[in-house]
Amino acid sequence: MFGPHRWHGKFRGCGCRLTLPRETVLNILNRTDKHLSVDEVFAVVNRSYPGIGIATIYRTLDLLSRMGLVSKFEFGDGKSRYELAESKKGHHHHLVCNGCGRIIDYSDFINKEVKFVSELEKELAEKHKFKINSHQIHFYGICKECTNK
Amino acid sequence: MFGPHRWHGKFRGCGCRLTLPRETVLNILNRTDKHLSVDEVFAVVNRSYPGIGIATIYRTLDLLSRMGLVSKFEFGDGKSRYELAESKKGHHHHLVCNGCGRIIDYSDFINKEVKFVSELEKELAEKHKFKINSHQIHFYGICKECTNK
DNA sequence: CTCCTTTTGATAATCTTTATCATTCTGATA
DNA sequence: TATCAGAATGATAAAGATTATCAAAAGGAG
Ligand SMILES: [Mn+2]
Ligand SMILES: [Mn+2]
Ligand SMILES: [Zn+2]
Ligand SMILES: [Zn+2]
Repeated sequence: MFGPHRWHGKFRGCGCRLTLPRETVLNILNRTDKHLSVDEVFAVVNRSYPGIGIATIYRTLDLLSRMGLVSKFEFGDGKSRYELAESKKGHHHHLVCNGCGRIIDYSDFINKEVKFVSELEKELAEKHKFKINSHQIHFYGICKECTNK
Repeated sequence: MFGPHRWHGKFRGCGCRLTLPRETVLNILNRTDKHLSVDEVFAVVNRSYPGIGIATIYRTLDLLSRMGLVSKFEFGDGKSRYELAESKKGHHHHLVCNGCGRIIDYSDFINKEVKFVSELEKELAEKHKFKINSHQIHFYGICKECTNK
């Protein structure tokens, strides 16, 4: 299912309502290609809907995260960052620059990676009796811009 | 180089001193097999050296982390956690339980993984002109204990 | 010993996130 | 349509973690 209406389904039957704040947050995450923090999401929401409070943004991102619609990351700058789980970017992993904090999404070699990871998941699940739901792969280092500087 | 004296070398020539608080923190991380938070490290230090303040623990862990002696993680419980980088555990990755927060180190299949990751690193470094220094691989899910409950 | 730099402890300040609680909204039901 | 219970919200207080400050202490070179 595509288009911005694909979320209605996920809310049906979970006892939660797809309210204006929730839909607004989803739309914002759907448009951006960045990894937004709570206050960044709040700032954008605030432009269109000054009545929506930041507590709702915290609660919404937490809910969407628990629902699996949104992925939560800690890249090391002290604030949580969020990204739509099934975005146009598709499945990908991250390069994190220790110099400037830049986050680079990559999905090169992703087929090879997905294949490798899913095999690994199967082996780990069996060996440790651990039911794996998701994974994150982060590479840390120095980006192109920080090298030339 | 092995044994608890292997750190002296790293400090020589970096302009930093291997002081009592720093050596104490290193020894604590060397002994434990857990991923300790700042306040957990502080609590242990405090038993033997009540004079050492928590600010020093923050500063020490940050320094050791920047020196590469210690690895810093955010597992999602709101506090940073630290582990000796070259410990007896060897290179490993993590399973993180969303139920109880338990962290499981694994190094099964690590040879296959290291081989795969180092190839991937090479390709990514070239393609994105990104100098990779380290990586983290986390699998999230439900642990054995949380399943039987 | 003297000077200069590094390190430290105490504590204030900042920043992010969570908890509270009264109010509003929604949808189901009669 | 009027009623009601649960869900959601906004404002704000509270909690927690981390960082900033600053004066004092410690270490090392000469
Ligand atoms: Mn991303
Ligand atoms: Mn570990
Ligand atoms: Zn950079
Ligand atoms: Zn568990």
